Amino acid sequence: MQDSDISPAERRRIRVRESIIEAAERVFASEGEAGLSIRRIADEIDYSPAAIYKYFSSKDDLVDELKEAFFGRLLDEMHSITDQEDAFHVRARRCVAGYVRVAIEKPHHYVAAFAGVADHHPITPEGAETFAASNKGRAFGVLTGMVEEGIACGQFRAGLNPIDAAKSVWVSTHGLAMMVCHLSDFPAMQLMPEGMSQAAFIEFHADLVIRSLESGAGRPE
Amino acid sequence: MQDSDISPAERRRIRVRESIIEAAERVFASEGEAGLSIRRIADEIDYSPAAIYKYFSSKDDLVDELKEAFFGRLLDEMHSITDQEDAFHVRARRCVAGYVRVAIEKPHHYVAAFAGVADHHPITPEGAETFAASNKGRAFGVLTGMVEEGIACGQFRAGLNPIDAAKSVWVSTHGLAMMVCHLSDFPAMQLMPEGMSQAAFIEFHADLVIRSLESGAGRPE
DNA sequence: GTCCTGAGTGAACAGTGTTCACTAATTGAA
DNA sequence: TTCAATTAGTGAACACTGTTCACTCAGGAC
Repeated sequence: MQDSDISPAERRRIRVRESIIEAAERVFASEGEAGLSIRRIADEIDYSPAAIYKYFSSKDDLVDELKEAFFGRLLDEMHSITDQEDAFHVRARRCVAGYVRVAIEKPHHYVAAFAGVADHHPITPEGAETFAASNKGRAFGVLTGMVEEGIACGQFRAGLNPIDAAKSVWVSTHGLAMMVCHLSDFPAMQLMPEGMSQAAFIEFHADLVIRSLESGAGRPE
Repeated sequence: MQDSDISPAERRRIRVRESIIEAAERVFASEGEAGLSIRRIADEIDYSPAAIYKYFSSKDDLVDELKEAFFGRLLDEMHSITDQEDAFHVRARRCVAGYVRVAIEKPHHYVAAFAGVADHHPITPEGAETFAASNKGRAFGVLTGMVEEGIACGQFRAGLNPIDAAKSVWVSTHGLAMMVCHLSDFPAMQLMPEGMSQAAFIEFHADLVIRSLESGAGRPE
């Protein structure tokens, strides 16, 4: 094993680095970015605040790593669904519902990943590559693939542009994930007696999202 | 006029209060919550930071007022659409597209309104009333009304629960608004050469959202 | 054994929201 | 007009934030 390739010093460094992200993850998951401070992490791992900066160039840098790891887990979940051998219309709905379910397991991660407003600088080609190489981008890629399959197998209306259709699916899914993370901002969600349970609503919404792409006739069910 | 009802002191107080929210709005709109500090506002209006607290109990309090005013403008826009006498399927689509358009005019306001993660305390009845009385809640009410009309006039599938259907529409619309505010986080949006323009995509998505509720046959066009 | 790299630190800087004792001015009453 | 009371506005502080920097000291290389 290549564990013996690296020196004890390096091994130690890796261990400390991991203890940092572990502590950060713990705090971030339960209290979000607001509760996460460099000094708090330092306390948690019994180091000085300045020590963190030997491992991460900034707090944003650290938090970005937490987010990327989260989207990695989300991507895994997506793959575990698309790898199944169910009928397409089942898999498609599960993709949407699964995405939402993973997102709301770590609401702080998910919401934080979409917290700021982007500067409107023109988008560069390497920016596109960076996106495609990120777990967020890969998750979008899974969705795109799904839509392409749907068009190819005739489940979805022909003539749909896969990219735009996938964007629409992603956007609708994202909206639901965001909403349930905010629950109490939208008491309508829980309060209306006529409303269904959260889990049922997720299925309901996933169905509507996929349904909007389906060709009018011939949908199994 | 009742302007003479109030004393000069009160009039002065109102003027100062408005100069605060005006300065805050200016900074917030262009730089978001990150660029908005109490000291910055104080500088803009040539007062001391402590003075702000004679008018607002906290920064959150001030920002909440900015957000509520924004949702007021959004609500107006929604009403100006629903008041039109176009065919239902046109109005419905315009509702979704209009919501998104207003949201991305003030991206910082919109994103900030959905930035945090809600504590999962059980939702109280008065919480529901507060929501219903807020401009955010009223905007949701417009959407609900729209869906009810769609079901009543047979444009939407019968058997749909208006509340859940409206939630689904809102969620899909919200997702798009959020996405376009984040643009550069999603280069896929602008980069894919096959993708349509942002304005076209908004229409496209609005169509899909409404389409998902429509009864299979009989949709005009 | 010496030298050197670099992990870890304490103290500081510039910034944040917020509070509080205080001044000064405006107001309503005598 | 004078006096008392209210209150708008302030400067300084507190407790926090991310970040930097000169510094110490332990571990590994020769």
